[in-house]
Formats: sequence, C-alpha cells, structure tokens
Amino acid sequence: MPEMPEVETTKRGITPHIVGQRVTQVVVRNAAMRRPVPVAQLQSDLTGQVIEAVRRRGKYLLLDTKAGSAIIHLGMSGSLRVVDSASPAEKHDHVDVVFGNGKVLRLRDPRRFGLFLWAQGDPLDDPWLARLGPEPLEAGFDATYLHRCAAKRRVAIKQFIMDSHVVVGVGNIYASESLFRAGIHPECKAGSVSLARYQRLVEAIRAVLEAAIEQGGTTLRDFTNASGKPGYFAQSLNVYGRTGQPCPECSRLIRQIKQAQRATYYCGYCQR
DNA sequence: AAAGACACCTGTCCGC
DNA sequence: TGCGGACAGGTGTCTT
Repeated sequence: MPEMPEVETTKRGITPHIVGQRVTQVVVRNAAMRRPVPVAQLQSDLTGQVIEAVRRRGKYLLLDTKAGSAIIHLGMSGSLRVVDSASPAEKHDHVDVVFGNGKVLRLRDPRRFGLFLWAQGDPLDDPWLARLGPEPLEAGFDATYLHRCAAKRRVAIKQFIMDSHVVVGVGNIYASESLFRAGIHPECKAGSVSLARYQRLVEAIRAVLEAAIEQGGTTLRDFTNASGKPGYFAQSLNVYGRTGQPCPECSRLIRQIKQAQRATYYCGYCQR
C-alpha cells in the first residue's frame, strides 16, 4: 500500500500527536509480522519512554526515544492511526502504543508484510537501514550518482530505480510515473541511459514525489492518513493504472507490461 | 556481482 | 452463490 509519500504523510499526521508523549503500555495482539515483533523488548524498553522525534528513512518510520528507537515499516497493507484508547481494536490491528494522554498509536496491517522492530542504538546503523541508498529529496541523489551507480548494469531502468540500495522511496506507482515524466521507456537497460537522461529522471522523481506528498499521497484502495483521510494524488496519475486510456500528452493508448512480477504502465510513443 | 524467481499473507475482484 | 485464480502500494533471500 504505502510508498514513500504515503509514509511521509503518515509521519506528518502522527508526529504532533505523539512527540513529547510518554508511552504507558505496548500491546501486541499479533506478533507474526514479516519478522516477529520483539514483544518483550518493546514492553521493557519502549514502555515509560517519551517520544522525542519521529523520522522517516526511505519507507521506514523511526520513533526515537532516549532508550532507543522503534523501527516501523508498513509493507504492502500497513497503516498507522492515532486513536482514542477507548477505540476498539479491529481484526488486523496488531500493535498499540498507548500514551499517557489517552491516545493510542495503532498499527493495522492485514497482510502482515510490515515490521515493528526495536533498535537500542542509532537506528540508522541497524542492519535493516544501514545499506539503504540516498533519499531522493535530499542532496546526494543526483544524475552523476545515478549514472555512476548504473554503470554496466543491464537491469531495466524501472527495476533499477525501485532498488532501495540505489535510491529509497521509489515504489511501483511512482516508478512508472517518474519514467513517464522523464520520457524514458521502462525497459531501457539502466547502464545504457545517458547522463543527460538521468538528469531528467532525477528531476522527474523529485517532482513526482514532492507533488504526491503535497497532496497527501495516493489512495488507490484503502490508504488513509493518520486521521483516516485519503490522499489525493490518484487524480494526478498520468499512466499508473490507466491501461488502454489515452496518454495525456499524445493520446496514444497507455500500455501495461509486467516487469519483475510487477505491473508497469507507460506510453510507447512518449517514452523511448 | 548481478539478475531473476520466490517467499511472506490477506482481501478483493473477475470469470465461469 | 460459490469457487478458482489473478492481482495488489514491498523487499529480503535464495538460486542461477
């Protein structure tokens, strides 16, 4: 479900409700996520701590305390809400972080591809985060970096930009959208894309992600922010999910292919 | 080292 | 109405 703009939207939604709040209880109803939720460790180390900050690294959310950080990933179907402690938990509400002010940070994740972990030291050094590529909206992500990174690589450009060791935060929706905006065919070999075209791609990725964050993310099915409201970027999608519809630039029909078991959408005329 | 297949899991939708 | 199959916003791991 969530790509980086949805995670950023979630971060912005929960931050004002939980920063400065003290954790009074951690309730785990189902620990069977992608990795087992470390229940005992969370209950001993997170309980009693004050949330000092909420950060995002790629699609991971970090809840910092003086004792360590919770590392949360929403996988394909996860969401975080801040609810009243009287609010009854539903079927897929697996983890509650209960605060002294009567609010609860609640993780829901039907498919359980997500993570809820604990790092005692700097979470950025945790094995789950240590080898991630640069943030697309920060310095260090530029055409020179991408071009050098792609040298001799024959993988398709779409899979290349979705590789979190190359750059974080470009998921299946925004990969198709960015390549459309940059005019690059998704099946181009990463290593044969010119520096000039990488320049266009970097600008496209930044523009698409920034616009999506601006609009509160993309709601295709069920994404909601921390208050339960959808994102509005779906109306700005040019190619994703638009198989057979006219390209907004040239009116030729949008095509759909499969790459690495994921759907890819593109315009065969605008993208070469 | 790099590329591709596969795994994890539930819900929904479509065709028969 | 039920059933089988495909599909869904992610990503670590295993095999070639």
